[in-house]
Amino acid sequence: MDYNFKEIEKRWQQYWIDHQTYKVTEDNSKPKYYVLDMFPYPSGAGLHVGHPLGYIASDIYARYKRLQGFNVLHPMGYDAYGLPAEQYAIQTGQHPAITTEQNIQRYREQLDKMGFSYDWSREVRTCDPEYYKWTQWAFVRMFHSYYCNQSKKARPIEELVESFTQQGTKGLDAACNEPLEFTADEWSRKSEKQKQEVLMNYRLAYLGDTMVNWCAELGTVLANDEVSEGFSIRGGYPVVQKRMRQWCLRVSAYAQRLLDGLEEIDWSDSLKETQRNWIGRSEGAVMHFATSEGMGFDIFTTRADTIFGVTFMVLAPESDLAEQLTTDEQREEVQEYIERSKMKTERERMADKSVSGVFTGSYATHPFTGEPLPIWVSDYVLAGYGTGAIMAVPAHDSRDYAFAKHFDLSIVPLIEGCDISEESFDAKEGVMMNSHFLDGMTVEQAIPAAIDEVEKRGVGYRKVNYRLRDAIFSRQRYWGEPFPIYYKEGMPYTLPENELPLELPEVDKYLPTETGEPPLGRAKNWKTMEGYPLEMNTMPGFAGSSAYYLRYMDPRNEEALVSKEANGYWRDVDLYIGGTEHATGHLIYSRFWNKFLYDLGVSCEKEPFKKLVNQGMIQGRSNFVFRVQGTNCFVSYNLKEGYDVTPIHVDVNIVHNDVLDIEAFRNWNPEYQDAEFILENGKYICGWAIEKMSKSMFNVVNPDDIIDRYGADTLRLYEMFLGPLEQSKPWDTNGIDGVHRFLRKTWSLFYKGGKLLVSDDEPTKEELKAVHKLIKKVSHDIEHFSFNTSVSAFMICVNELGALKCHKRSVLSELVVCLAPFAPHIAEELWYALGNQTTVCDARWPVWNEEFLKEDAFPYAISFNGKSRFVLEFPADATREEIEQVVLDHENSKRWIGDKTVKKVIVVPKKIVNVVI
RNA sequence: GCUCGGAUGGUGGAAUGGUAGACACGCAAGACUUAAAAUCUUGUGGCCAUUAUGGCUGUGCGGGUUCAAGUCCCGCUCCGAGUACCA
Repeated sequence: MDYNFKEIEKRWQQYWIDHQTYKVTEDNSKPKYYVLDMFPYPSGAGLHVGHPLGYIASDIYARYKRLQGFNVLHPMGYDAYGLPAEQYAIQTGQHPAITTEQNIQRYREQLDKMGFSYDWSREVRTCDPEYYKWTQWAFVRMFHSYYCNQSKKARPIEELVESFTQQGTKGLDAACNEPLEFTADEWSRKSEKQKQEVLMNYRLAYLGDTMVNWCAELGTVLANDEVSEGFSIRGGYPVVQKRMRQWCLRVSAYAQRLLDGLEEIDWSDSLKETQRNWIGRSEGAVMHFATSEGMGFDIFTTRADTIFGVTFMVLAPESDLAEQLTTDEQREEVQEYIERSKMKTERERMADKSVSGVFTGSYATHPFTGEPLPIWVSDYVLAGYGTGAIMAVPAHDSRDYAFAKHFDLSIVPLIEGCDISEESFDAKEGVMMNSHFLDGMTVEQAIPAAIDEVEKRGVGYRKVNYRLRDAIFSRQRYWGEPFPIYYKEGMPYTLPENELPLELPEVDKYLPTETGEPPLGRAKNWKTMEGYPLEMNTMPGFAGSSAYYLRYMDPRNEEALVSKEANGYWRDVDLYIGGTEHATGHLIYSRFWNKFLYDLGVSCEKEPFKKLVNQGMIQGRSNFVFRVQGTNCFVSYNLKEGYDVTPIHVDVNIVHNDVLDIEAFRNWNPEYQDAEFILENGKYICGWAIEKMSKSMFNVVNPDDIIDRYGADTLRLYEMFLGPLEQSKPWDTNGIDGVHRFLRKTWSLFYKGGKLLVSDDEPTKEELKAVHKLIKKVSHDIEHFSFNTSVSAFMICVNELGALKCHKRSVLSELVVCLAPFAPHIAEELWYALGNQTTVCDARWPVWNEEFLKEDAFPYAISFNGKSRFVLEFPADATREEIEQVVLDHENSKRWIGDKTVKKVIVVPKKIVNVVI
């Protein structure tokens, strides 16, 4: 009986389904462990060989933990709402639910073939009403919450109403869009609508006028993390800034907690750093600058120490201040400039590094010297950060410097000895000058001293600013969660919780309506709330993925997102595996979402993902053929010098080890039917390059094909063997034979010619050593996610046992259990062959015994002055003195020592004897 | 510009400061075979030797610490990823 992976894998996959092997329930007698993959968006293209990398790693870890006796939660589901299905629907009229369902089927088929140990009874789909009921529920709760800065947590909005009724805004410290002030009396006199407007200023889910990323091609707004360099991440369409009224989540209220939380989680430094940058905490001061009309405005600065170097002020074109402060003489020019910058896309604005701006005609007063400072408008100041206005210190800020040089504004240096003839001096170091009371201080001392003075004079205050902005939460799209919101007199109200879920209605087309409303405006017979209209926007992609890890704990609960019991048992994700692309999107939003639910008492942990591992990307390895210019003749890679050739991408599936399958190539494309070839050694060798894995490069490798050819166990092992998990690496099918060969060798330890070889003889010392070396190495490697070296360890062990002709049950049992997380199908089969009646999943992870690993004699490298010369063997228990003596008496040593004197002999335990001469 | 990674044979990659190149691919030679494939055995960083348990050299570049450096420290070069008018 040969290693028939096809039959084995099919049979055990069926066994696992029939016996519900991987179903888990809460079990207080066992410690829990939660291993989670970032759930996939089921795209129409199916999985390629790069997708399962993280899933394989997490499956190995989950199986390992299970063998160690943990109760392991290892679920899977689908992030099923998304743009591609909707774009496809617009083109074809096909309902996105149908394409999504088909894609999910396809994904499931592919995933099942890989032998993952998911508990599919816990599957969730974000587009399932039973699931999104809880997405809507959380939104409703956010709507009815505000953030109290004193208690640093979300509180019910009713408490705020109560406080307004009692004392107005007195003593209020809450996160808001703009600070408001009114008395209890004024509050009570407000109309219902006015009260709602005030509350909107504080809600955690609020309707706000903000600058949004508008993507005309997609017909919707996008969050910051959905835009890269002025283009939408999905589709790559241009994005422009636009002021619109949109649903927002007050993520910014949680900025400090999101920052602090990073300290207590086990994520990579680079990912934490990315999040820190995204949150962008900066300490500084807000300062008030009065204008000539007796008005004024605030600016934010981190460099309060440079206050005496301010020579002008700059406003963002989008800022309301720009129009307010413009004098009549300048109005036309300023208006024109503002219009012009509005027209620019984000992309153009970034690409255009040239200096532009226009003078408003008005002046601000320097808060210390009283000097007039001209106020300019320029697009290098952003409306969205700080207050949308800056004090310009050209000597010590490169952007202000460029602006000052361009418009010939004065530049005052403030640091002794700095050279500002060519560029500004931006470093926060040196000794202050030209700065009155700050003169002689270092920058480090001057910053707090300046702020102290600012506060003393009442012209400003200390302020911590965050770059993190509120998440824009509406999409003018069809395929997403509807908002459980209706409008009464123009103000939004939530649907009662017992009416959830508000299901997504059918529409005749997936395009906006003729009047420009989102596609939901087309819904006929959609339920209404007492005749009031419903919100027509839908929620963004990250809505459904923000709390899915909680839902897996208790996926069929109809009363709550997750029960107290289930949440109390599973608590948080112990290991989360996924790509870095979610660093500033999903991983921020779900941390925020969890913290909100923590404030509500729904989630019992402050951080959702205790440990996070980012698997690297698997790139494609493209193959090329070289067509001789103007002919249908192709020249082999090493002969192409001397020909004028055009490299052409060729499907990697008709190339094996860079050798082209010529027949397959002829059939691949009618164009090549009569192609001729210039061969080397009778073969056509292709060129290659590392590129992104994509259809257009013909380098997509489908896991189904690999499984068909080698089996899932080989694919699993090979993906791990490819290199370190966290590193990006190209897929290269060359080499997979080695891993497959290893499995066949393992098989041959059990069977020869269809006969089972297993015996019950006592294992020898060598055999025990071989297998215990493996147990130790693999245990250690799995803990450190070093799966590639584990695979090597298996190969060494099997080679050793093969050489020893070891077919002993006790030794092979331990080998099989170690192999089970990596190659579960063959492990099951061999476990059964060993006479076990249960599945290998019920086995226990073996523990190595150091006794078996001890050496009788140990080789020491003998080196002179650090250069190794030869090797001597000593008994394992040899003392340092004995070793020294033998070394000094040894003939070879005399050769090296000669007539020189020995200064020192250093015996490094178990490794080296170094003789210093 | 800033932040974080990385640089080791023909290739992917191993090395708690302690015999660099594990393991695998590829390549070469041999065995089996009418032949090929598959399989097995041996060799494989480079240079020089080969009458052998031989010599020299070697982890991007330049310094340093150490008995000992791929590994630690300082200064560069190059590559990759992320991020950016963030005041």
